[in-house]
Amino acid sequence: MNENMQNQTNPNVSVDCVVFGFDGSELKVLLLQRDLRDNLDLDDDTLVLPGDLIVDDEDLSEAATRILKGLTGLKNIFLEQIGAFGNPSRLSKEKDRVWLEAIRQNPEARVITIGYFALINIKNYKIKPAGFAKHVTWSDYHHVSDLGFDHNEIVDAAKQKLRDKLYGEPVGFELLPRKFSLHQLYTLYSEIMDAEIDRRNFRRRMLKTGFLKETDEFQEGVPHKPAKLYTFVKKEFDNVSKTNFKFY
Amino acid sequence: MNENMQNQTNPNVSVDCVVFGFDGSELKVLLLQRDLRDNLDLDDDTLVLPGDLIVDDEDLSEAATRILKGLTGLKNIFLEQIGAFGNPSRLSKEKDRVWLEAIRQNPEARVITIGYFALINIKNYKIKPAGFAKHVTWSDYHHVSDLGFDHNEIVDAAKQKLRDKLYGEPVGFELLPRKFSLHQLYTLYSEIMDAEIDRRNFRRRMLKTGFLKETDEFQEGVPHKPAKLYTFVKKEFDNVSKTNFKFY
DNA sequence: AAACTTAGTGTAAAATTTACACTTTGAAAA
DNA sequence: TTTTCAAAGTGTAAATTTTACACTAAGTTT
Repeated sequence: MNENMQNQTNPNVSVDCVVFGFDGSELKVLLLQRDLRDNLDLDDDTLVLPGDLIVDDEDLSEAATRILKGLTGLKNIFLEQIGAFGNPSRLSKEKDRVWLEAIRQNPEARVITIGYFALINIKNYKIKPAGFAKHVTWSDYHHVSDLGFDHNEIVDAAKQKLRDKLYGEPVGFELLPRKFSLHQLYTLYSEIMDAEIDRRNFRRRMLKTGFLKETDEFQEGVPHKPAKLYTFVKKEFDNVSKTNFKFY
Repeated sequence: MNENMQNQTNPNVSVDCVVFGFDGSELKVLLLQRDLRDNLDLDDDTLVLPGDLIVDDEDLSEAATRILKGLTGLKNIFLEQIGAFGNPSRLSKEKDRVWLEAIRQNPEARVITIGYFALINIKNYKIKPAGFAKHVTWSDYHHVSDLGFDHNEIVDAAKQKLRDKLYGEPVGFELLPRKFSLHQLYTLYSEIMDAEIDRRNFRRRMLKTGFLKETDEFQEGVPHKPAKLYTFVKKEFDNVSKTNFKFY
């Protein structure tokens, strides 16, 4: 490896992150309003995903971690690749071009981006916009507005991936507080699946999996019967499944 | 878009294709033996996946199609993205470096690759090695040898993707002849899943899905009771599933 | 005609999934 | 202090799906 290639930004590959957050009752997507700084006269209120070019000596997931931290302050979060997005015209909307010309050394370059998604419990993190991020907003999961670049496509792919994962893995726990009620879990799953699920059957199924452990604590300060709180026991999971062979 | 960027090879992004083939009884993976041409004195018998750098004005899937056709002659085949592979040292094995230095304009460049996988019925295609492909071989699905670059990792990811897809889609039909016996389908599924499946239950389940249509034809030239042949009816599929909510 | 090979078939028991409504508990309001 | 409100928590019966399992049928070869 050539030494002077190290630490150099690669003009052709970027990473974009779809961060899903749950605040205990609603599922959200993290978006940035981009900031032009030196071009403050330009009125650009476009929302985008956190993302940037990669550096030549870092792995893709490292890039995702670095970029997310640099733009939002988020660190130590679960990240998983969605896939690559490489439509040749993905950067060609007029507003996006203006923005790229203002901030990129090589704004004409073909850039393919690798999408990552992350899951967090909103209340556990303090978000600090930095870099080109003027503001950070949590958008409604079900109604994401028009984003810059091809970022709506990336969000849609992330949602699909999240749904797919939920069939085989207890992924939802990344989004919940350490101790949570079954109602919160139910709400979360309903939102991700965007479907009505039978409450009693859901509860039974979840308890049967064996990766929920009940605590002796209860909800506090709620104007109704307080719910028992559970924690997630990761190690129990490996025992489950591996059996059903339902395929087409 | 700058005109003189068009049709230019992008030094930082490649595509690699994992082609799974089925010959009626065994599942295989298509591999190339790479050819150094001007450096024929070098003894390089490394096997690799078909792959190459992308061109700046083509989409990723177009690149996969073009590259696969250019190296193997295969065209009009089903391709689906696996994901991006971007380990910074993915090109740093000694033999791989020698090869890159012989054929690449910019052999030092950081290259991330986008994996694609394809499914074909081996007997329906005539493969013609071209470009840097000296030979094409069909490797056993279960025993893929040490490949160049990070191609074993890409093959493993492709196998996983194939298995995952099989749970939700009748993807196996791309691998079979238009008319096939249930035994062939059974063999194929057993190989993909690498598991023993109950023959009778498999048959019942498959027939119940409604996307198999029986023909009035039978196997010919076999030294035993000839099996009825079926075709796959694509349109029937959309009706199926969408129901079960089995998640964790 | 016998032997061989794979095709093709059915059922009963077990497990899972589904649909469905009332009681409990604690806080807040009356 | 009683009533009201809101969500927590609970069980069952019917339907469906899954599983385990072994013999007969049909055509070819010997």
